[in-house]
Amino acid sequence: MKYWLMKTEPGCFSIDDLAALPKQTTSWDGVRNFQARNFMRDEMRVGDLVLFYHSVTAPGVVGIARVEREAYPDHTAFDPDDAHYDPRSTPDKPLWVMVDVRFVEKFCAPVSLRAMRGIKGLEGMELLRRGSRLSVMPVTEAEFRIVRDLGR
DNA sequence: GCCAACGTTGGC
DNA sequence: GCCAACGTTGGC
Repeated sequence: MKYWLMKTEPGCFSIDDLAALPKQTTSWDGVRNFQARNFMRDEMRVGDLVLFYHSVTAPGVVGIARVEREAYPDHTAFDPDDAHYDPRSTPDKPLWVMVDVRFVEKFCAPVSLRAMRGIKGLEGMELLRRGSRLSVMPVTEAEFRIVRDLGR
C-alpha cells in the first residue's frame, strides 16, 4: 500500500465538500500535469491513503481520503466547455486520467504547511520543497503517520 | 497583489 | 535539441 498527498483549492473543492457527498466519494478530475498523471495512472491503487491538502487559503493538510477506484479516462478533457478541456485527449486515446477518492476523516486541527516545515521527519517531503507545484505526490508511510498524528 | 518557481510551447 | 517566452501555481 502506498501513501499520497493530493492538493485542492478549497474554494473549488474542499474536504467538507467531499464529506457532504452522498457516497463521500468523488472523481479527482482536472489533473493536467504529466508527473501527477503518471503517479495516478501507474502507481495509485485501491486502498492507498491520501493526505488531503488545501492550498491557497490556509495551506495545510486537513484530513485523509482513500483511493476507491484506480485510474480511468478523465472525461472532462473531452468537453470543450470544461475549464480543463484538452483537445489532444479523445475517448479513443485519452491523455488524462482520474481516480476516485473517498472521505476517511477530517482532522480536528489542520496541519498547516508552516507547522510542517518545522517538524522532524518531514524534511524530505516534496511538498516542502521550494517552488513545489505538484498536485499529486507520494509521501512515505512515516511522513503520513506523522502528519496524521499531528492532525488527530 | 506580488512574484518565484516551474512546466509547456514553439521558433529556430 | 536548445532555450526564450509565456502561462500557471501557490505561498506569502
